[in-house]
Amino acid sequence: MDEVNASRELGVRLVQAAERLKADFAEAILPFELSVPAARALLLMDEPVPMRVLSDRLTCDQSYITRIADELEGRGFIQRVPGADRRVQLLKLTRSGIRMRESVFAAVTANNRVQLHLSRAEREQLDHLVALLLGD
Amino acid sequence: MDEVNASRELGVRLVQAAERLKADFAEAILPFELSVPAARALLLMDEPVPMRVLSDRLTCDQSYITRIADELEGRGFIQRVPGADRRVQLLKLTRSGIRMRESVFAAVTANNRVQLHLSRAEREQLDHLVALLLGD
DNA sequence: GGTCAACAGTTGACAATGTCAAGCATCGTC
DNA sequence: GACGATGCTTGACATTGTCAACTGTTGACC
Repeated sequence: MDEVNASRELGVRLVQAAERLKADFAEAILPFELSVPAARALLLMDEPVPMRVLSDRLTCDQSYITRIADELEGRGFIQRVPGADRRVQLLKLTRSGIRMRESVFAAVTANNRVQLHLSRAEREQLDHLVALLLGD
Repeated sequence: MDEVNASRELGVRLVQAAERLKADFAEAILPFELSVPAARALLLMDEPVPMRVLSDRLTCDQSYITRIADELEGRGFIQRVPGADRRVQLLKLTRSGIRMRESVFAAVTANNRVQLHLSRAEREQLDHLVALLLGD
């Protein structure tokens, strides 16, 4: 019964830690004036990616990817390139998009709580526990 | 360099796990037709609480507590009771609020990923790691 | 070859969860 | 008694999404 409460509180703190990570991310990308989801999407674009794939990777609605793409295209960081299947649009980084992606990457990794606060062994523990929580 | 990436991905998975917890919570309280923050606030009201204290405990703006209180009062689960300091409003559970709080408590603890997926030892590990992430 | 279900992307409307600034009443202090 | 600090409220707004409906394209089956 007390165990029940301790588990719930642990859950609360876990969520707080996650929110701290998100806040760190948001703070790190502040200078670039990108929305958080746009920055996340940018980091996933190592090569031209179909929008559908992005919505899978970010686990969000396809329509949301449309809006992120609008933002990034409006800023000149990506182009929409029609795919072989002409229903598909690939999002491809422009040259300035590549630079922006590198800047974002540098900023968010320089600021990474997980790396700054945890040893390698602790990260491995955490990775294991998170996998358990996510149900494998 | 690869370590940098592994840390970032671990952070992403940690956030995913937290979002899973939040989704579990939201699902558990679905039958009660309470908003998530209202349900969280309810769980904190073991005794009459000044609104200010709630905004500290939920780490959110005071004005947001006003809205949560409006919701809970509108549903008949709490009353606003003026405190000794007459600037302060205490939120006090009504009888039906007490019952609702118990229902919510039962629903969210029955559904707790942390307890269901982790052994006691693993929960202690996780607690330690989360404390490190939160910077003590 | 024509039909039709399924799929990708877009758009508009909306929901949830907040924050911020301004204002009001009250309090404690000088 | 005046005044700055505190607690609550209200209105406006931001962020991060979801859902339903639509368009255009594809692949598969008759």
